[in-house]
Amino acid sequence: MPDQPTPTNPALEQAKAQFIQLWGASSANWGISRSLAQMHALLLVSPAALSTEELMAQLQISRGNASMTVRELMDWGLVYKELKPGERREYFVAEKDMLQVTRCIIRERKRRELDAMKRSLAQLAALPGDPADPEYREFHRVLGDIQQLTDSADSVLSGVMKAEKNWLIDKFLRMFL
Amino acid sequence: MPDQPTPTNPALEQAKAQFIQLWGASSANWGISRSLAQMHALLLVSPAALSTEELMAQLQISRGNASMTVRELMDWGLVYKELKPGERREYFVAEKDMLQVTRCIIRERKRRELDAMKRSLAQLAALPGDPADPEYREFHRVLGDIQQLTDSADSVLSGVMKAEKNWLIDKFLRMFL
DNA sequence: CACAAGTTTCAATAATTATTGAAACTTTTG
DNA sequence: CAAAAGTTTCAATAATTATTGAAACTTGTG
Repeated sequence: MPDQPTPTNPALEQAKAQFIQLWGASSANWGISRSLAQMHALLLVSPAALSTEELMAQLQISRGNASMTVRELMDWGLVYKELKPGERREYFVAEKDMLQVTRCIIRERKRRELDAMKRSLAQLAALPGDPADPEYREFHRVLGDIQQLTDSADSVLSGVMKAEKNWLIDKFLRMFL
Repeated sequence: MPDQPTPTNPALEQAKAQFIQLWGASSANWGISRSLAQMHALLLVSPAALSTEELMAQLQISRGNASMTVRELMDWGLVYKELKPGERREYFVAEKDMLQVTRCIIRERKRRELDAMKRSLAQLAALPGDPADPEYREFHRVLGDIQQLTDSADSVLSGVMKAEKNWLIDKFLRMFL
């Protein structure tokens, strides 16, 4: 059973820790748990696959938390299990291609949030009412405007998901700069 | 002091309540408080300006909460104060143009999150190290890739903020469909 | 200028959400 | 198949975040 073969460059370790910190701090803005964000950051900057033990140690979290969090990352498609031959223990690697990472996140959030929202809005908009009533008209106008917005968002996100590596950035830069 | 002049259509009121509910429920996904989302929804679907009292009553929240939440909405630029002549009380109206609303939200979130993130990433990337060390190389590659992503996001968001009413939707639809 | 009407603040508290840890479960191995 | 190694689950608890409500403050009024 070989120990960490890392030369443990202290400055680098500190920079990584800062990065994990930074990623963890912005978790609150995106409605995900701190552990999830931190574990993702850790796996992103680790060249080698990490075991549950290592995740627990590096992030200072419990086994239970590590187990649930790594599974959630796999659900998002952001992390893969890696079985080493002759090893009982499971190891985990992050998807490293950031375009792919972006696609995963967009796909999941679109499915969980945007699609659900669109369904609910459609249901609300189907409600009949007196078109002479200003309250009713206002309500329907707002609903319609929001639906336009969600539809646009849907188009954009679907487009991004299908996009090729450079196509996307090229188009965007051409479009906005 | 005139009472509510509303004919209070019960079906409509229920639909509005559902909308407020829906909006409030998705607050968790975006890192904002439920009160903030609900109050925004309420003001969006109200044709008339509402007083603090009315906000409190409709959302069933305390005066303190109402006061802080309405202020936060004004900080975002999503709600305006409306002073009625001869009235002491303050009234509040939402920005109703959804493109404008989108711009406000993008502007603020970009400022608070993206810009801050870019600064931190740049700082981390400036860290010197041994280019032969694979750990160091991996770390720098990830940082670089993320910076590319944040830069693209920046371009896109800046573009959206400047966009004209139909220009945006047209372009997007043309681009992605 | 004293009072009334309205607004803001913020420490205390409630509600929510994340995390732990131990027990149950699963899989591998001698 | 018993023990060992590893993983998952979930009720209990900790940590965090949102909300309340009462006191302080501000502004307009007779």
